[in-house]
Amino acid sequence: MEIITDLHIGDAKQVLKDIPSDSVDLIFTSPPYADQRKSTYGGIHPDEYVNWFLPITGQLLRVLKPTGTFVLNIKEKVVNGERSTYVMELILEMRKQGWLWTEEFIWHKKNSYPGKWPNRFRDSWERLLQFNKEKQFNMYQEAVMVPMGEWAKSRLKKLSDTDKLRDESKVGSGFGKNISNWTKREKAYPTNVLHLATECGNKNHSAAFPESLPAWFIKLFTKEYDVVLDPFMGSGTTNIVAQRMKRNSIGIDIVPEYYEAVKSQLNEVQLYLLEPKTEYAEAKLNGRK
Amino acid sequence: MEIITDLHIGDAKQVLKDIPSDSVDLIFTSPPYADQRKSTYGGIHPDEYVNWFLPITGQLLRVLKPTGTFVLNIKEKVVNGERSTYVMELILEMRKQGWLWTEEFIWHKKNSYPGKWPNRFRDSWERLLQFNKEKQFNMYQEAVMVPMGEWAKSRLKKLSDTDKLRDESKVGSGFGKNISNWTKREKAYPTNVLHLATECGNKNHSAAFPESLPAWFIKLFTKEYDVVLDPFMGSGTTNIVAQRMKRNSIGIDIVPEYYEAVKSQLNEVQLYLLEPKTEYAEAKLNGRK
DNA sequence: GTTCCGCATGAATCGATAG
DNA sequence: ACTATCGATTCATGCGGAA
Repeated sequence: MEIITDLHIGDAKQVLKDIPSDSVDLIFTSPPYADQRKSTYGGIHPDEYVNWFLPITGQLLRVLKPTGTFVLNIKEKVVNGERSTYVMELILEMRKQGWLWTEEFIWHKKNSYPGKWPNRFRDSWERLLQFNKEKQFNMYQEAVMVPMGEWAKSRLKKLSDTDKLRDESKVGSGFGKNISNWTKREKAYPTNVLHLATECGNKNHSAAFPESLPAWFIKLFTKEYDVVLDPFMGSGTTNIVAQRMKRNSIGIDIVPEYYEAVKSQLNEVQLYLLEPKTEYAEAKLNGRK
Repeated sequence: MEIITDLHIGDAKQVLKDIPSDSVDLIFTSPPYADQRKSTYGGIHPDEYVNWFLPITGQLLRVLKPTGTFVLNIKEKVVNGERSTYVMELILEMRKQGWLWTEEFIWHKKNSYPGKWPNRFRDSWERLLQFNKEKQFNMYQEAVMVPMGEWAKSRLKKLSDTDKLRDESKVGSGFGKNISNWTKREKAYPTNVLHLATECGNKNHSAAFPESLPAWFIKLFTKEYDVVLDPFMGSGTTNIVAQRMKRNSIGIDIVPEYYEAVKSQLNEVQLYLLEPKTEYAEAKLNGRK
């Protein structure tokens, strides 16, 4: 089956109107922060931010499948020595719009931007707000499990009688599930704190977030051939990662240069995929070592 | 000079009225969370939480020095599959009251409560909201730079292996590149993310937060002989740490048993301080190894 | 005196059951 | 319908006893 990556140039609010209702499995985006990126987006004043964003979230609510998820990467900036409140106001307004605010993940940026101020430390975290349409949504937790802590090694060496008993009782009618339970014990479910480094020495275009960030949420909230949407595509990280992971995706950006840049990157990948020697393509798909 | 630790039994809203205006350098507290700790505090319904807390923050605003800081440890609970919004509403209301919302620190709890749910991962972070009266406030950044290497070192060292493993696994299946190096991190300036584990060991009285949490903020926002206030004393961690660090402190709690327990602990420490052999006292002061 | 291993214990959350 | 209670689930940590 072919993966379609559908890119659009234009204002998100307008372009979204052409997307059918209940058609998207995951929306992952990092919108222009208030008063940031003046050169590219014209800058939105913090006071106007909520009013500017709400019509877009209204459209996003429409295009998302009932089982889908909206992950919003955002952080309030400091204005006049104080943290702005527009993110909190946005959450409250989106709930009135019909969104459920399911969870707030924290992205802990290990190598945050350097600097020193007299009354403030470096800001090394961002919000990843999870919104849903319904209480029941698709979540593939197994896809993002992580190795357990050190202590697990000793435990696995010699598994106690209680563990054996527990596993057997769990199995019940199942057969051969013992082994899966065993191997599962080596991995644990993650928490709502993500611990990733920002990609610094990257290519020409600097992405707002590292590829592992959308990759994590794509794994968690979609399966292959699902549809991923990023209404503020930027350098296209979400779409490029989605394509590599065999997810269809839609990208929207108002800046034509971004469109071209992303498109060329996508073509590049697709070319590799068509090559008979797929060694490099495989590497790309699986992540470079 | 003698350190005074002034403990009160009673409702915070009432007791605070007896404290003079502009007299406290740091307020560090962890109020009972909504619908939590019913047995001891009766539990406050999420819908009533803001109205319950606002009169208290009003008093806190009065007693705090213009150069002082209020650090509030709080986290919203899940209600009906959604995160509650009372913390956000509280911030908005406190700003109307006159508070400046200067910063939000994240406390990353390594050992969060276990459990598995179909729609949610374990919650492993809490908010540490920093409020101020004025834009200019006292902040002793150097004080936390030294201890950062001290107390965080042992813990981070211990955790590093696991974290490395986890990060690599994330990266391997994802597309990230940069693996953090912890040696650099030890020398780095602190950020607004704190990386501590909860103390779950049985030490007669279980505290809501580890001692290193108030210790960090006491170092950051006060100097010796300053006044620290905790209007929800609980097991008295804030006051005990304050006394060890040679800060005067005020503690308020409505539960008489807590008053007695904290008082006995304080005497204990003072005894050790008076002993000629100060080895144990020193260990206490510097935090156990 | 080290090191290792077993064990209890958390500011949790969901779904089912009961009034 | 709406609220209160209960059992099941799960994992990092530090303490104490043992090798």
